[in-house]
Amino acid sequence: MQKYIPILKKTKIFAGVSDDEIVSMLSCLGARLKTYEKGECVFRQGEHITDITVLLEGSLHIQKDDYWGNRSILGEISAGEMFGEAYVAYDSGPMLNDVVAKEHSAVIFLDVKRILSSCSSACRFHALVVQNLFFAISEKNRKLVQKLGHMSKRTTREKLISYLSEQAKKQNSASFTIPFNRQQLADFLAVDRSAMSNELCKMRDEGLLEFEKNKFRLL
Amino acid sequence: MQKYIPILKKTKIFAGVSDDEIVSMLSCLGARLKTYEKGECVFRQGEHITDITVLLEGSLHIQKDDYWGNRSILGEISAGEMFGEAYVAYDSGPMLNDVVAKEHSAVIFLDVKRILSSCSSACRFHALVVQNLFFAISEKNRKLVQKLGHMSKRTTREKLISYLSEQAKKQNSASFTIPFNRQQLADFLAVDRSAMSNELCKMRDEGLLEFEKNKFRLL
DNA sequence: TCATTTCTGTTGTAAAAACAACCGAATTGT
DNA sequence: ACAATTCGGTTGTTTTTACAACAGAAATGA
Repeated sequence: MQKYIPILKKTKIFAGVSDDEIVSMLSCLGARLKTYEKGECVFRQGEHITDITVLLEGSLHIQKDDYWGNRSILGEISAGEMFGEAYVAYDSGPMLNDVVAKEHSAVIFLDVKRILSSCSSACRFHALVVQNLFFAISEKNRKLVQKLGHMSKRTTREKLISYLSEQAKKQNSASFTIPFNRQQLADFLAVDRSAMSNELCKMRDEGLLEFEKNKFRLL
Repeated sequence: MQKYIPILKKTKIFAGVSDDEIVSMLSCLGARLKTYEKGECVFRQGEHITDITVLLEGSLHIQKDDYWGNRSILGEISAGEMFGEAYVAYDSGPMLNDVVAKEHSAVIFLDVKRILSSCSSACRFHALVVQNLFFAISEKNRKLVQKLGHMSKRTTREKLISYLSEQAKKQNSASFTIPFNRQQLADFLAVDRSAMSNELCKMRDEGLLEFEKNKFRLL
């Protein structure tokens, strides 16, 4: 476990917690470490889970198979990222996805009930971890709501306007830089890249905005 | 405050907490009650918020104005619902929406830091409330991810397949009932109702599924 | 530096969705 | 029971998107 301390320190959940405190917390929380080889499942569709997990090494794919067997990759988890936090609630249904190791991977399991219950004075940082965890989920929640706001627009143009407006607000300026290239933006908004590129240029020609690479300016 | 105890008992955050305990917790948490008349803002775009709120009476609209001033209604909050929980994180940016009273409304504000910090022995239910809050956000998170999964599909048919597959899994049967009528399902998936109705019938004609009202069966 | 790859914009075509309008059946309320 | 409303399905038209293919510019790398 010791060798993973540096990566644990960088996770959102242990932000601001010292090496020693992390070690004592891990035992206090009854953390379990498990390794997986390529293709092995960390979580399976249908499972009820009670642990939050952090990926320490390797990478995982979140996969989903529909009723007729078509598989799609919903996302990728890289080292340092937390997952499973959305499934640990009492009344949460079972996992609807598989989580599969893409390569040799190491995962740490943390029982969410033990995190949320107060503990002996031995781990003074417990409260901080609870706050970290809460803020991490809260933050994720916020991002999801925003993305949903863009995606619920009907046309590519409306999606772009929604996304770019939000970026302008967030960066508090009509000029701003986005963290995506065209293909990534198209994937994020779930539209076709060329259609989106086309629409952006039309909007530019209509005088709605200017752009160069990933720098934009709303007019 | 006393008259709102029944509604507070029904909220997710105070689930399982007795009347007396709610009263003592509210003071322990420094809860503040505020009323709004129609049209008044509970939260304004740009604000940084530190409180989770619960609507006790009335109803609120979540509104958003884009860069060019077009307003859209993102959602409605009814009595008993919690909101703001996605914006309370340290590094969370400012609110990007307005929250406006649709009618005379009463709102209670709870400082999230005080909820997450442990307190004196006076409120024994504190740990339960933290867990409730955590599970509520976790649950919301899960629903958002699922909805995003459907909405990221390109065609109406794919969205339907994604949604219906999930329902079948969740209810563990190829036959199941959905909680929406056609218009609501269309709104949920952000597609046109008639186009969706059309697509459903095509899928039925192709032998993919059967349905009657909101009862479906996948084949 | 030169070859290769990635990125972005452009175009045309086929497919799909949005929209509007309408109808009959079911439901609701009085 | 009857009127009014809601609901679901259908059709045709217009708009928008997806898809495929291509080209020039920029970035990358050997």
